[in-house]
Amino acid sequence: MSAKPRIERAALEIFAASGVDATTTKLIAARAEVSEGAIYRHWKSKDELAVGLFMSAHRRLSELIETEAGAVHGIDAKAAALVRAYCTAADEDWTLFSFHLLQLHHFLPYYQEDGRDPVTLVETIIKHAMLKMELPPGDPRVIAAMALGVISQTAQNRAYGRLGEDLLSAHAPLMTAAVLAVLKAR
Amino acid sequence: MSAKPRIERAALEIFAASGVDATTTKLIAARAEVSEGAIYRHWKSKDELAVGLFMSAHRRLSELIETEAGAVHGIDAKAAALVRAYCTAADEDWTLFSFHLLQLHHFLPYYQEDGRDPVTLVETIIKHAMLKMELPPGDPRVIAAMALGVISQTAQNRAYGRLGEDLLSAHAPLMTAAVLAVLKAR
DNA sequence: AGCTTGCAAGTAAATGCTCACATACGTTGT
DNA sequence: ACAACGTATGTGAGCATTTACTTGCAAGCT
Repeated sequence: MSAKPRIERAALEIFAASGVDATTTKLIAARAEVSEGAIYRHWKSKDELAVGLFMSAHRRLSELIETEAGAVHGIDAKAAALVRAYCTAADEDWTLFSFHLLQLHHFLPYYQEDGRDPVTLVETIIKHAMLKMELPPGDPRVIAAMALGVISQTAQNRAYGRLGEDLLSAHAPLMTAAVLAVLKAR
Repeated sequence: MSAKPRIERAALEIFAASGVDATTTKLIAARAEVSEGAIYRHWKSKDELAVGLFMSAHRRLSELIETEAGAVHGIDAKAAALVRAYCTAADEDWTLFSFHLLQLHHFLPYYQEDGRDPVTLVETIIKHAMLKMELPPGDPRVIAAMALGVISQTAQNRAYGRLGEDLLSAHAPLMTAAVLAVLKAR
């Protein structure tokens, strides 16, 4: 098998477990069973590899939010669809999404604010629901943060091994109820 | 002024902004306006310094939870007191608490699970409230994660500069309502 | 042949930490 | 009063090691 995907998996796994800075190119190469030089055939630097992996998760999440939220009407249905979609995606590639979740702050300087990142998308959805009177008025940035916190912290605790081995999807109904409760609480 | 507290402040600020691994002892020394060797008069290693700072926040948080929750009765009052106390503490030393929040996963291997860490304490409070029928039954680990997520994600987004310059306390009433909504939602 | 992909052995720079030395300061003996 | 001494604290040049990355070369594929 060619080296590129093996390097990607290996890097992802170590990045997720130990963080980008603590991950050496030697470790990645060893885990992928390639030489260190092979990494530099495909990426200019360790950081470019890390940013690439992060951004692929980031974009996938953005697209997922746009399509799932666009497919249904009403804030209740949107919330349910989004929670469900995130859980499914995370369960399908847990390494990628736990990496995205745990190492987010390492990449904040990188992604440009073009309004298409997950947080801003959710803020927009909430703002529209408020205009349609589906939700009580409030600061969409704070409401979005609280609602997303329900999901991200649950996923984080799962990553920390605090929730057992259940798939994240196992908690989707409960998380949906909690998210809706947050959105409507004042 | 003596070097130790200056080193602690300098280290805290850089750790919070850039992470432990990306922070060099040279940078800490420069910011504290002391020599690099001075650090090693007070700590055995960079990591011991980092762990010490993290643990001081961690312990302070645990004590805060125990005293605040012990001082009032009923889950509603406990939730309000805890949210309020966390916001106040975070506002008083934002550098320390944003460091604690953002770098948590770096220190997970360190702290022993003696049931006195913030998350476990909250889980216990929730469990007792369920036994007293103040809350509907459910997995306390998941409910605690979701409730804490409301607060931690809001604080995190503030740290990322997404919420403006308001103190965290400004959002305490809203967060309290949201936390209670999460606790009671099913 | 020409191009891509991989390897082994480098290299220069940076990092955490040490060590011999300097200075400040309280205590003790006279 | 005051010198002698021990201890705590701070300095900064320097060390061994590690790091990300490079380079010269070879093997496969089209």
